[in-house]
Amino acid sequence: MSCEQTLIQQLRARGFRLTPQREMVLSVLHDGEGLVTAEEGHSRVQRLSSAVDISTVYRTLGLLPKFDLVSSVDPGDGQRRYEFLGLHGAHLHLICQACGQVSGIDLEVAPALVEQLQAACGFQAALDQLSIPGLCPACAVAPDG
Amino acid sequence: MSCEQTLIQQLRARGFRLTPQREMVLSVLHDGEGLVTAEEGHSRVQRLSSAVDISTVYRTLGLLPKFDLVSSVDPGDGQRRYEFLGLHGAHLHLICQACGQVSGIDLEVAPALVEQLQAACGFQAALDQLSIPGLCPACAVAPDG
DNA sequence: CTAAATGCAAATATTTTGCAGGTTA
DNA sequence: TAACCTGCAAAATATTTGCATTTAG
Repeated sequence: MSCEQTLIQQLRARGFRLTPQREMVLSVLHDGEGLVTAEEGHSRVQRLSSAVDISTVYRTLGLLPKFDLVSSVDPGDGQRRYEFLGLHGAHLHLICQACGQVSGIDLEVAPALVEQLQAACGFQAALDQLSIPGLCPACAVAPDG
Repeated sequence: MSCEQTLIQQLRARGFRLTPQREMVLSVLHDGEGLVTAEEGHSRVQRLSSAVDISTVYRTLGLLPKFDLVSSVDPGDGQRRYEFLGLHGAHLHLICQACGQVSGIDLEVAPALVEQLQAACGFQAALDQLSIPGLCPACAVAPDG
């Protein structure tokens, strides 16, 4: 089933409607590479239909994660980012504090962490929404800049 | 050496000055329990001296983490939080997505994670600035509300 | 037809910045 | 005294909300 179909299904199942705007927002997330801010999503959507308002983009970006089609992360730079999930599934994000680059890696790096958190304090970690700050390989070598 | 002394030393070492405002900001972080937003810090500081401006609090909160006296984390709710480090040292934060509660736990839960990230992609994780989203024990039981 | 969604504009919230005057070393 | 810091006000940024109108089902 295409993600488009999934969207329609999920919307209907909960009494939401399929609008061109929602299709477009899903589409730009689908086609775009990786993490997208609301603003970026908005400008990409506007290439498809220039009248779409950014408030609609915000509303849609708030909606899509509920359908497991999109995930959202806050890299801690004051701009939440959204990402299409269909292709690779959930993963976690590594955020370089020096250059801002974000890379996604498989959740499999951290199964032990989840178990340990569960065991140690009963906390149920949602790794798919996790972003880990640090230094990417390039910046780790040259800490300044 | 008291954290006050450390602050003075760190400030002087880098050509910064010790001001009452900076002392007060450090003080409220020191006395407060756990994570504090800029706004919270500001209102606590104002109890000590009502004229202190929030922009000064922001400036100081941007400064203190550089001295390893304070750490900052962004729980992903659009409000960065700050925390005094002297007592317990660095740790990571578990953030409940249902009730918003934040608890800190020792970095020792995740040494394997750091190694794996380093090995897998050369990423140097800064766990002390990490916050992990998920569900706290209470909310994990009663997912709604 | 009706509930839901959109566009627009205005409101909110958070953090940053310019600058004149005050303060630390 | 000189560089640094503060308070104030205004700006910048990001996101949300009210409401009249439009639209999907």
